[in-house]
Amino acid sequence: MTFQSLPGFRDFYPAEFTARHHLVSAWRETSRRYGFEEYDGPPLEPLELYVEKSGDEIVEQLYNFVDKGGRAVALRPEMTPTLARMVGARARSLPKPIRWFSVPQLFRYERTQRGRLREHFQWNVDVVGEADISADAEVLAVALDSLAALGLNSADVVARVNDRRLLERLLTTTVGVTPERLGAAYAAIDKLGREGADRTRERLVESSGLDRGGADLVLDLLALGLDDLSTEYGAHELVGPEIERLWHYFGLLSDLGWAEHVTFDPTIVRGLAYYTGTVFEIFDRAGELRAICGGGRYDNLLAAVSDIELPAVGFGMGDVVLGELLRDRSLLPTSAPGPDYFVVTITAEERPLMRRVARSLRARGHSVSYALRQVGVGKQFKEANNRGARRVIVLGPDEVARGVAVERLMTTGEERQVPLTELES
RNA sequence: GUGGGCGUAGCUCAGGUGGUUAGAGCGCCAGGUUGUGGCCCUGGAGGUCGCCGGUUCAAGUCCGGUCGCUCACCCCA
Repeated sequence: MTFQSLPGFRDFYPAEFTARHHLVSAWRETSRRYGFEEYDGPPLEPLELYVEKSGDEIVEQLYNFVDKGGRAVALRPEMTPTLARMVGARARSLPKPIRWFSVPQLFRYERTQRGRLREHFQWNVDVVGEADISADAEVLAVALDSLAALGLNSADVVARVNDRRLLERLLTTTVGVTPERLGAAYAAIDKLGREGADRTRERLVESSGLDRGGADLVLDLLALGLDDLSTEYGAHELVGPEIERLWHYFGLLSDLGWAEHVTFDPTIVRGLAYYTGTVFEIFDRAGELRAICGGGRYDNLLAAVSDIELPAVGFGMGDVVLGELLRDRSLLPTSAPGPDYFVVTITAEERPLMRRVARSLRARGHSVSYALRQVGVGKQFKEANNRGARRVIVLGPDEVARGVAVERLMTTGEERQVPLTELES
């Protein structure tokens, strides 16, 4: 009987685990540099936690089932509802703004394709309790900085940013979309990049209550840059302030060092229903892959899953698409670093000494390996080499009799004698 | 859920029009080498050719189904 992993689930052999660890380490280290604290929650949650805020359709893509206690449960498809619940439960005692991050394993039940499996690890960073746009800038900055830490700069990736508040004002005041049709308009606009102008125009007419002229007006608006919008609507009583806020946002990001990484893109809407303000997605510049990262402001979600009202902004960055991009650029390690020392014995007589030397070096924090069975010296050196050991300690009868060992640097082959007292203490 | 492509060794892949005992490179193990790795040489292990059925004297090869992988769509973390 043989088995293989379930569809969409991955085995992490040491080579793959090393790559994954490389990503997660960069995420943690970047989180630390920005002053975020790590948290985690349960991988299994009540189904209602997701149905409540996203609608019944999402159940189709959830990894859900009924447990033995008759509870409808789901493997978490995203972290934000869990975060909202956790924060909501203790919101009154937590110092604000809350700066938290997590690296949960998330699950979805859907057919796999490039960049989308049934399971992935996703870095989540959120600021809760601060409505000011500076929180939005901080969150996007930490996302971009993690990519820089992994070797991806502004020539490799770009953050496309938008603000639903601006889009809403433009659509309702200048085009005349009614508030209840906004969601449908967002959905159509979100597809513009994939489906093209003609199909989007059709969708807008079908679903957003617009006539052909109105749909064309929307498409014209979506082609404008932020400075064009300023020229045309900067003085508009309702639209102007939204444009101003975005300019401020770009200014903050520039101060933080990310001016080259960000661009305004009014077609970025994001699929999740709970976003209320800025939204962004980070893409590879070549445009070969799906979004590496997506996020935005969700000021109403906490109220929906707790009795607390707090504004929040955050993002999720998955390991799958990012891993593909880094692999394409040869930016992923393929093997873990080898041991600091590999101890070789010439005869079996030295093996007790070998164990004492290993114990001593390990006690000092070094990583040490050796052949588990006495084999030929050449074979021991082969093993040391295969494991990527940096130094080999050779224990032979002649040297041991003189109270020394030979230490060989594997990169250069250079050897020197070291007193056993130094290795055995 | 819909459609296309692909399933041969641990990995990457060869195996015209069906024909005897299914191969290569890499990797792994052993030896050449009982005081020194990488390079080289020799040998070895490892396959129900994804699975089931059909056609045929004969199927890795043709046909059907199924499972899996993959790409795209739907949708989107």
